[in-house]
Amino acid sequence: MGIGTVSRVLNHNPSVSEDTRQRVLAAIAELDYRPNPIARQLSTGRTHTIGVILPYLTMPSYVERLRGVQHALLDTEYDLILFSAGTPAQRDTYFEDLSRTPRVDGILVISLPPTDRQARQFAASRVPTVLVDAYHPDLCCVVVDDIQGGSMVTQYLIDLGHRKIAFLGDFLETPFYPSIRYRFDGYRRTLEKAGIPFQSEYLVEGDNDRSTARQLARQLLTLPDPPTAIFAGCDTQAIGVLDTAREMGLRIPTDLSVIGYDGIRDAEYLNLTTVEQHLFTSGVEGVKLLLELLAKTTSAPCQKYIPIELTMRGTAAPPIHRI
Amino acid sequence: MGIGTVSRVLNHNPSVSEDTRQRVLAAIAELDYRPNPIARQLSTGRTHTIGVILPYLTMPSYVERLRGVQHALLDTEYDLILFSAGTPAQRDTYFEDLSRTPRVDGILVISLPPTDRQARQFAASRVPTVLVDAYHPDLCCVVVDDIQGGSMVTQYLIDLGHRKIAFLGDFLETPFYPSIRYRFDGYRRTLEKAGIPFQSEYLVEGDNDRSTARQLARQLLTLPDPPTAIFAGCDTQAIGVLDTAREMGLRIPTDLSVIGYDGIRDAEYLNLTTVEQHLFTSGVEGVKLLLELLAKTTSAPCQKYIPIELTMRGTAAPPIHRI
DNA sequence: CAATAACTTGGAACCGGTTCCAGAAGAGAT
DNA sequence: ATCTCTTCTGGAACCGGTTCCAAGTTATTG
Repeated sequence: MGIGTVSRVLNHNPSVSEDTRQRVLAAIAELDYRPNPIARQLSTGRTHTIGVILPYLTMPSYVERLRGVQHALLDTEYDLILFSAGTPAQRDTYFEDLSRTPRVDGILVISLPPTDRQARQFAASRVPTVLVDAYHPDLCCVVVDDIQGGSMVTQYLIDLGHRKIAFLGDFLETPFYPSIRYRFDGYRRTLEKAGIPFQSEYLVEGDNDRSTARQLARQLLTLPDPPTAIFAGCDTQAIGVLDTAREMGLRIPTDLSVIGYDGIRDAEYLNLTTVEQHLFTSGVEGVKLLLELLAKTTSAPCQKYIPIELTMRGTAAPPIHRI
Repeated sequence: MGIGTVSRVLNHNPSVSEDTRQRVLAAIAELDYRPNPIARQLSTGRTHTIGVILPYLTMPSYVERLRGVQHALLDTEYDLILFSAGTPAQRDTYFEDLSRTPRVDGILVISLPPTDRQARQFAASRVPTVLVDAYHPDLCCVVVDDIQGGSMVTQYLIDLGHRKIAFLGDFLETPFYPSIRYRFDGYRRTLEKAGIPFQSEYLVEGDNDRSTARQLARQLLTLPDPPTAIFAGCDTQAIGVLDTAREMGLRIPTDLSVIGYDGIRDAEYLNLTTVEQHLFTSGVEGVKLLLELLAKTTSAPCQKYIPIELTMRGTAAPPIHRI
């Protein structure tokens, strides 16, 4: 039995007679032989692996997206290598390495917007790439209309009768998390369209975690003229706002309306009104798109918009008018 | 410049003159050359990768452990391949494949207890393996004393004055999640040591999710003689119990004490009294142990116990005596 | 029955690195 | 000047698969 024949049997190549096929299989069983996947990878140039680059798993939204990716990959032939970018330097290294090297067959970037130079490199690369929760015109992306999201929330609060609506979010100018800028834009435009002037003391910015959000919320709620509603840039921050409200003895939603953004699992438990952006689905769709790119070899950039919706729960209500 | 010389430069082999080293580096920069990691893997037999096999990321505890693994791996040379076992069949395939094949340099198994046969295979394998949240005498494990955990909770409730203490957990006899059995054993023994007979209607078993837990809790709380305290096998289930209590209008902890197990992040937010088992740390320690195994080539099985502690928060209090 | 086609099979060449060995060049000793 | 010892360098052999080509078999056809 020649090496070629064995290889053909392993790869279900039809040009092997049934007789030899059986003999080869018998020998394989006898020797308890396992092909070396690394050697196969080198030889074929395919790794059967997709690389997922995402921030260190601090935020529930990353986890939820990853879960979607994982789910969509379950019944494909692809394995998943997780590159978690703890620092910007690490992120850049991964971007560079994976796009230039046949380590993975495809790349999925989650919540990490590339620079123009990096995007160009991805586009020029032999390795197909899809961005999830990040946008670049040169690449395939799975995104959400954050301006619309910001609008929806704001309009809803206005319709409820709110006039003093604050925005609490990540730093607007970080390149690391650009969505927040769009959400803010939607907020501001909608406000102004309704004839409500934007007040800069109703904008507070800070890191994307619950304890920072708690402090920022306190800052808002101790203003001389505090807001009656707070739009938080993400659910984690909204939860921080709820913490502070509870500490200060404010009743939700009577004394304060709070709306989040994301639709993480806790939002449901906490009965938080939020913008559901289908995090899990975004992961699934990212994988689908990537699999398409892997199938055909075309790679025209394309954008897939996931629809969002305002999920009305119990943390937003009309404001009470103080005497 | 011969191929060997280039390889030596790339691997910082000292026997290259500074002069040629510079010339090689210049050429590398000029050609924008990247070594192919797959070829290197094949040639050296090392993949610089560790495989993590864990259940599909449904439970927060898996995520928290994974986060620990990720963290501990951040500043090592190792990458992480994630094998999520959606089904038992898939789990077995991964166990089989990864231990027989030079795909990864080391294996970390999270919350998936191997059978004796599988453990034997891991032990015989050339690939070092560490179990996290799973025990087998033949392998290195990172575990927690669940009997003690079950005891702690039960004793605490008894000390608070409870006599009617129910246990709500996953199916005791599933091989998939054996810890629950130990927690139950701790519960039962402590109960009996205190002279409180175990009552079978105070034991309810069901799948490890919140909605199942809700139903099971309802079953307990609608008994003719309902318990005054419920010990839930994990925090997710405890949260389900809280749901039902709220639905039924029971005040926590006045009307019902609830204690969970795990120490997931939500537990803190919900002010849930629980057994903190340091999930994140378990991931970190698992990696540490694995790195040790990778360094020396010894592989005597060893157990590392992570200490647990009862974190007393707001969901457990003395029972009220009904009239 | 010879010629041709179709089907099988064996193995060299290749994927792109690392490693080891042999030999070249330079330094030091006699 | 010759010999020996280091230090450095080039490249064959190898890791373990796949693929392609050439050759051997068997079947088909005129």
